[in-house]
Amino acid sequence: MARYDSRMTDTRAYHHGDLRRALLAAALEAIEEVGPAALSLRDLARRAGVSHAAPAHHFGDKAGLLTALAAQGFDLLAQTLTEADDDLLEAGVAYVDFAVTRRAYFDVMFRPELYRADDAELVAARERAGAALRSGVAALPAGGVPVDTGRDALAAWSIAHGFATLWLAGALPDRVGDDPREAARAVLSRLTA
Amino acid sequence: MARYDSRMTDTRAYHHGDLRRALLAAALEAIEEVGPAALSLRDLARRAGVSHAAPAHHFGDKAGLLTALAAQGFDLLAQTLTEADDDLLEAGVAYVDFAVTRRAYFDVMFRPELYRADDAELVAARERAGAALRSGVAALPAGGVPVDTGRDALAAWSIAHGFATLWLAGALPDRVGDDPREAARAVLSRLTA
DNA sequence: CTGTCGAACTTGTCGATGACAAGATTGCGC
DNA sequence: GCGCAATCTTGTCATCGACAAGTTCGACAG
Repeated sequence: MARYDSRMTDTRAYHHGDLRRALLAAALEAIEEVGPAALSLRDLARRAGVSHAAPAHHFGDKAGLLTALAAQGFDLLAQTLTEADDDLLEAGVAYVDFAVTRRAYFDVMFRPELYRADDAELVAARERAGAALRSGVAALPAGGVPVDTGRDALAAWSIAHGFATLWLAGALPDRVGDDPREAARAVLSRLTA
Repeated sequence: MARYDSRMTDTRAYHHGDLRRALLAAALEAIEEVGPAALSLRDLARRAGVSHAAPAHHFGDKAGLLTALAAQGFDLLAQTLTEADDDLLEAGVAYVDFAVTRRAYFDVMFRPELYRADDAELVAARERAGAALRSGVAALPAGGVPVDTGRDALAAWSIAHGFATLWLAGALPDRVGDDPREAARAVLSRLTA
């Protein structure tokens, strides 16, 4: 599908270059600045130095571009979760860290009204992330308490997701500090204790 | 500040009526349909039967309208939480229920990039909701475990907020069913157990 | 080497939107 | 009744997403 050249973020060579990549990179920047809803395809085109209609050729419409971003995001999240897989607490911390450090992806991924949630590539990527999540919970230490894996997975996902979104929304009180990993560890450990 | 007439959602009497109220009601409808980001002031004006520039007179701009909605939402949430205050689990269930049944409010409240988060009325309302939240946690059953109120409050808030947002995003697996209260109770009880 | 074909990109346009300016209407206080 | 200020309207502009039609360029066949 996509044609990957050797060099990544080449800014020249747009006429016959990797515009698709450049647009996605520009979209990440723009989303960090104004959020996914206020994203403007024409602004991306300007950032990439192409005409205002060029983005439509690669993504169809704005939803198409955000669909590609969301799919990429779910893949990155799956990868992140897999790396910290054997420790549920660390997987939760990694989840929060992903949300904060790759905010643009995260902001799009859980806003399905902005993209095509039934896109095949996206569904596959989301499923990979879900599998990574579940396998993290399955590898629980499992003390004396009987483990209800389904419920525990939802609880773990909920608390990590909730902390991440509250952090991103700036809704948390100042005293949580400015290190999301540390703050997340303190809160998430309430569940695993 | 606001002039509250006796009748509430009067649809006639726009020229000199309660346009402000009618616009907020229309906004709630529109947000349920298309989300807060795709909200159009001109659409609200059409729904209320007034000219396209009328909304600006009451709210300044779109952010002004959403600020008013968010403030109202935090007040409603504070009220909801206060009612179920002595039981942490039920407060969590009420939080999720609020998010689902008053989705339009909830969708705006935690998206501060859409409104003016430093608005005085809004800050006050948000503080009331925060106080209600904290007092719910302070009234914990407090079994043998030593209670860290701050951490526990964040954990409780996170898990309820996370479950609510995942539910609204349609990200949860089908097997959680279609009753948010029941599903929330099952998951949240993982924390209080 | 050359011609053709299709992908990549451009130019032009339309309807909708948010914001602003300026004017009209209405009811309230004096 | 009379003026004033809040409320609402009309008009306009820049910007945006989407679409249509045209242009450029490279790959590939012969």
